[in-house]
Amino acid sequence: MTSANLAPAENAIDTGAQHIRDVIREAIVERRLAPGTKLSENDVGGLFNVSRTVVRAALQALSYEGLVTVEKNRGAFVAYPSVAEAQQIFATRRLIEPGIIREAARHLQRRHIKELRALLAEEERLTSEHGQSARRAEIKASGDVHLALAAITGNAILQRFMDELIARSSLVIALYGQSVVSSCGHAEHHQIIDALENGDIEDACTLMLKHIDHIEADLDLRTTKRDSNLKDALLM
Amino acid sequence: MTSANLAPAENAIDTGAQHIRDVIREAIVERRLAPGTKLSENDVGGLFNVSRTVVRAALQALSYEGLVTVEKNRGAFVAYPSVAEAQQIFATRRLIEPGIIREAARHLQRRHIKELRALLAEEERLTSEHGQSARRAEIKASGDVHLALAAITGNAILQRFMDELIARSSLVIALYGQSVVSSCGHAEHHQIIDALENGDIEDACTLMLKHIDHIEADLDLRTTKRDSNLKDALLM
DNA sequence: TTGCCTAATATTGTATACAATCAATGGTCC
DNA sequence: GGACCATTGATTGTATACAATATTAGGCAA
Repeated sequence: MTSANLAPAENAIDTGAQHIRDVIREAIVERRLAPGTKLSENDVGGLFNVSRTVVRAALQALSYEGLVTVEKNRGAFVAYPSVAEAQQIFATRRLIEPGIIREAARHLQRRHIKELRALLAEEERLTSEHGQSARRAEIKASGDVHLALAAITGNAILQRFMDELIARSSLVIALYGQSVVSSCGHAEHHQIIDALENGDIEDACTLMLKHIDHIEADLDLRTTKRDSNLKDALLM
Repeated sequence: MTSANLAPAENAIDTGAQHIRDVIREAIVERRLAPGTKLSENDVGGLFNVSRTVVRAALQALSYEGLVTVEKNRGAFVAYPSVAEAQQIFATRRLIEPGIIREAARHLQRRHIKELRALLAEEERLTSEHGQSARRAEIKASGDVHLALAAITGNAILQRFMDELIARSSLVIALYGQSVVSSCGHAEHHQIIDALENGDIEDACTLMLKHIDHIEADLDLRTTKRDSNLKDALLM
């Protein structure tokens, strides 16, 4: 929302399913819906006043991006990433994100730097605030920086890949994160953007790799959290 | 099919839709279904003896991996990638595939080399054969080499990304390819595997980048091809 | 009480029916 | 004759109904 919408003609299956998909997606990414929570077709349909047909389409879409797990004859659940999956997500980010920085650097313009600075400022503002909703917004803003970099490349496919990786990262952090990563991540975001602005592209890549390492290092791969209430999470 | 199946619990939406999705996917990747071909829900359902409900699920899945375009109230069509999309596909491959080689090198075992050699041999065999079906199999085998490298990494997310990129590349080649790329691509595949086996990982990466460049250079971004017959393409 | 088996309940998988939208054909007016 | 408009036809979007499967509750026996 905050960054420019560069996507060229999003493949909008249909209006109703798209909306439901977006709402549930946001709820998962902002960690209002805990991993493992069951997403009953009836319940979701009731909340949005649509039939199961539409809900199924939304859930299928979410399953494709790895945010929801669909078990045959059992239903859909908010994905519950395994430790192995978590490691694969961050391995893939380490593989892709330096490339995104290099590609973004090639397309970088003044306005992009301004947008990134605005995102960092917003992130900073949320860090100083208290309360759960501010914390959630901060989580999202933290991911938005990475997505904004992908958007600068102008490559819609890369953007979609990053969209998925950031969303799934958020899920992993919800499960295994011990401290709020954002506080340390925020300073690192600053360094990365600084390096990018100064043209020190390889420095920016190195910083990005370290940043991803730090996020992963903050995970505690033992604890598990309880599942949440469906209605409260979606309708807030 | 030919390479080891390392995917951990594929998110199988449902059996019926999965099958239809696979058949149509293969038809698109092997270029039996030309870009732009309309995929009517009634027609497809009739061919598979299932209701539109199941077909819709399959088409939606295909639309998520970019092989099918769904237009609101108009229906589904085999994707017709624009020049810009084609460039983005290859830009993304250049970004990801060197990383896959490095990651694959870390997991490389004797049996992997044997599997890759077997794929190259199969590719070679098909090159010597004539006829349209051999040509199609060759196209698929050509992509399988890249997919096998992704499989060696053991990273399911990377595999899925590559799956999508290879499938869409095939679509682009169907539209814009002028010569059969495989003949030149085959030798390059050999060089890449040789370098990998000798431990010259950075050489392998360089060769891979050149290989992707060559594939893209073989495209003629002016010509367009005619659409194909749905029934013949799916039931052969 | 515990374990297992059976039946009832609920949820998903699929098909069909109806509503909404778009494409095409035919007619009329200029 | 050509362009514009309306009506018809076909196709998709959505809801509902039915079938298949899984979960749960209850009862019986050890």
